[in-house]
Amino acid sequence: MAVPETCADCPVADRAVCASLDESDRSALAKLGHRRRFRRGDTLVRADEPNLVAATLVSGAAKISNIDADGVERIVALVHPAGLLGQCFAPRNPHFVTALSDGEACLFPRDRFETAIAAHPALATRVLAETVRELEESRMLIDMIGKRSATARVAALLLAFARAASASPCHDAVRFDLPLTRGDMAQLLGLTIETVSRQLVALEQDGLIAREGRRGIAIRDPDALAARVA
Amino acid sequence: MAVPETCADCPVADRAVCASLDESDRSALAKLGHRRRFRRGDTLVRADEPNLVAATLVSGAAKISNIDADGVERIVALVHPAGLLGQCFAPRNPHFVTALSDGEACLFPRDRFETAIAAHPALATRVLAETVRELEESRMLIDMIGKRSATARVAALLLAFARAASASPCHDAVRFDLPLTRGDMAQLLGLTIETVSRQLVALEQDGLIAREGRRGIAIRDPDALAARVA
DNA sequence: CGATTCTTTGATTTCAATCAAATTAAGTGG
DNA sequence: CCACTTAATTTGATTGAAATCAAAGAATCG
Repeated sequence: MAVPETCADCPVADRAVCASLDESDRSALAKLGHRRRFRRGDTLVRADEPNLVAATLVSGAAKISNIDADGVERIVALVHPAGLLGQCFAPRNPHFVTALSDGEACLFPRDRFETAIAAHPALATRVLAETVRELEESRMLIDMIGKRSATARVAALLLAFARAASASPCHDAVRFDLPLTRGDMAQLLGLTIETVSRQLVALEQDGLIAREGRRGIAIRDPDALAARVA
Repeated sequence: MAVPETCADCPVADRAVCASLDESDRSALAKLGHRRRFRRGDTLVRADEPNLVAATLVSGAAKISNIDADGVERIVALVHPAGLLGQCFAPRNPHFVTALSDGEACLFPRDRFETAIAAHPALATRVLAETVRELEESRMLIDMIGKRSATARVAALLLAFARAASASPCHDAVRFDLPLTRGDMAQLLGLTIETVSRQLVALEQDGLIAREGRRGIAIRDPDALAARVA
């Protein structure tokens, strides 16, 4: 599982929080950590267990979720490459983290990572900025989930994915693959699988999107789609 | 409006992020800021306007909310004393911040506050810890909103308020005042005012809570209430 | 190619939204 | 301090959208 930890070949070396460190500090941090591959469906972090690792997602995608007493899962966040996995300052993991696709993460012992934060203001600032970004995303998700109609939620989610799938921040992707199954989308939006499926069918019939296979989505009329978010 | 900024009489001096600074650094920061009183209903921060201030809530309560094109408000977070108002690193305010009660805030120019963060690792760490806490609360809110039934959402909200109202973190308050109107509760939970009202009546009729006037709540059967959260 | 998972489709029920109005509380100014 | 205005809450009747129940149709994987 373990891979030689080289920042040189790290695809997110320039975007991850490590980028705030200079060469020597970074290699010192790199010595503490290691890269680890995972496969779709793997549980990367288990809620309520001792919180031992802080990690950066190098490639792939992951979901952060709660599972309540009844076994009902509720997704509270998605993590994309360069995002942080695991929560600093928490003695136990507050959530489950599950891989949505095959990928790779760069893991550090949490205590060492926190020590590094305290020692390197630039790293602390960068982690803070990333956390603020996550907070903002979380609040956007609240906004999305809180929409009254199922159509509005699904439309908002599609637009959010279109935004995330685009390389540039100013314009959205027109075609992309859904990173989630219908079931995951339903859990994220607080809907059922059937309702999500029906909404996608309805949006296609209205000509706002085209579905291409199970996962593929092409947005045909972004403005009309945005109008449904109301 | 402005009040002489003295940390000596600040009720949250020990809990707010400023507590991480030593005497001299803190008084330096204090010189940059000032305390400001506000009244229930005041808009403290307006979305889309230039983000000029970072602030600590000294007393009172506030809501962070979005207002979409249709004028529909959606509450994405609540702020309690010692909590942070405003978002670092954002050129514009992402949300509205509105006072839920009369209170007081300690304001700093955002750029100076960010400079202080970069210069003082202890402050950065403290602000990071606070932001992580807010992120965690945001995710708990997502979990709450995502519950299928209205009863579960209202019950979860009551328990969250009971927890917030308690001084000690280990046990919940039995009696407390709702910090929100029915309308605000509805916006927070993604329900209507009528539904929230009906759920409260139903919970009282079932003997799980007692209502005392408009705002007062006494929790009669915490376990049964928790069971409804499922 | 069989087994499993994921997705779509259909019929029905249920819970919360909506529409409408009465009631209670809270200010406001005389 | 009281009548009056205004806002907040409760209550009722009805509608509607999504959940649920049930099953068929694709896709994926050994």
